[in-house]
Amino acid sequence: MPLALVDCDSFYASCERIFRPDLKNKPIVVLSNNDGCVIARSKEAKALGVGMGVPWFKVKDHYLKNGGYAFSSNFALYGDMSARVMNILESVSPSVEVYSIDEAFLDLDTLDKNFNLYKFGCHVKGLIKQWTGVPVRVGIAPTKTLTKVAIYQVKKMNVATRVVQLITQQEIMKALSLTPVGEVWGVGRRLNQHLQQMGIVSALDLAQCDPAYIRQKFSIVLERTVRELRGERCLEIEHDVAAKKQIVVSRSFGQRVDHLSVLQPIVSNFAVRATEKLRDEKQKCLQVSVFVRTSPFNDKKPQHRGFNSFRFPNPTNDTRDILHGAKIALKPIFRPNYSYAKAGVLLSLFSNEGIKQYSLFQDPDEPKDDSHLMKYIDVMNAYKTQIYFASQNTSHYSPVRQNMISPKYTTSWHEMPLVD
DNA sequence: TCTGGGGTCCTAGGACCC
DNA sequence: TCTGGGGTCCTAGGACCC
Repeated sequence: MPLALVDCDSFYASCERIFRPDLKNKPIVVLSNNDGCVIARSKEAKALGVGMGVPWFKVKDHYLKNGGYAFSSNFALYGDMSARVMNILESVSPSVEVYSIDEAFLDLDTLDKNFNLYKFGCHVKGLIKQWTGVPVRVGIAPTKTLTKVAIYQVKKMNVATRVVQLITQQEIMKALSLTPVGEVWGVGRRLNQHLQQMGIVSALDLAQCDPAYIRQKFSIVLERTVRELRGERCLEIEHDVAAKKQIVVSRSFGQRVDHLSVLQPIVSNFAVRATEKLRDEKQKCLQVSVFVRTSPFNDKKPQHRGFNSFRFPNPTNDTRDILHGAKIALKPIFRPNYSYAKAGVLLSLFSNEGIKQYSLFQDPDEPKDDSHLMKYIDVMNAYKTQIYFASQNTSHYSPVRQNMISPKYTTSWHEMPLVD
């Protein structure tokens, strides 16, 4: 029995439209942090030639002149709309894997053998549209990789029902022959290049390769892709949300930074936020890493990238420890006379909060444990940050530019839409 | 003079994804 | 002038063990 992939259509752009019916059929783009580049486009915006990931300043004039609308990213809104969509999916299927903010896999094994899957897909699509306003596409196929191919067919052929089912051998072969190999899930830029050189151009070409040969020539990962394209299920639905293995907080700066005295407090901000996430995950980490880099686009200026880690003697999720480690890690990688454009903090080597591993020189009878202090700070900062650590910089945390953000329609009482 | 074989664990780096 | 952010998995190779 097959799987289904439910995929929200231009998700961020669609979210912006839900409370703005005046934007129906209008071009909409959503911008990244600092309004840097385009990260989502409605189909009208795509038609205006706005590419994915292009720098906003390059397309801005032409786009706005042609009646386009632009928004800074509003993750409070997108996260909440996503949760609503996922709730609906969980109500129609006992087995849902939330794969990303705008995608979920459904296991259809539990449905009746005689159930019409295509009609089920249409029903789910209609339900989500009616209850949340979010347009979705549905792909139904025997494996995850093939559901992705099905979704690609919906896009490419502009299927009116927004549902494509690939069940029979003919349906699968035809769809594969119409899909360029670079569009296959798991084939990125590098692999695409390599495969093209070998004359493997369509998804069908790849499906017809010998899996053992692909494994030897490339990797076990691509071998699985080949098998999945042939209808052999290698990737199962994951029910439990796996514990995170690393946490990253990073940002590009609104303005270049060339002094350690400016950079240090920004990195502290990242460290504080990363540690909050870590406690939220109920984990501790053994390592904090810091990275900095100049702008790779500014090739006239000297470039530098730095990465450095600090190891703790014991796992910790105490912000004071992480701040200390981040500070030590940053110092040797910062070089004066460079203009830094981005920095980040990465936590890794996690262990469960409940597990205590004492070091050889630590007295187990007198454990240092102020975890309640961090808990109180988390509670107090939950709604709005009220307590800062001394090394933080309170003014550099927010992006410099985010002028086009829409209201938090669904998550803030003050910003709820009003009806006259 | 001659210096094994088999294994685990860890991590950096590459490729990919949304 | 202005170019995102946050993840995963796999592999090769080094450190270490017996």
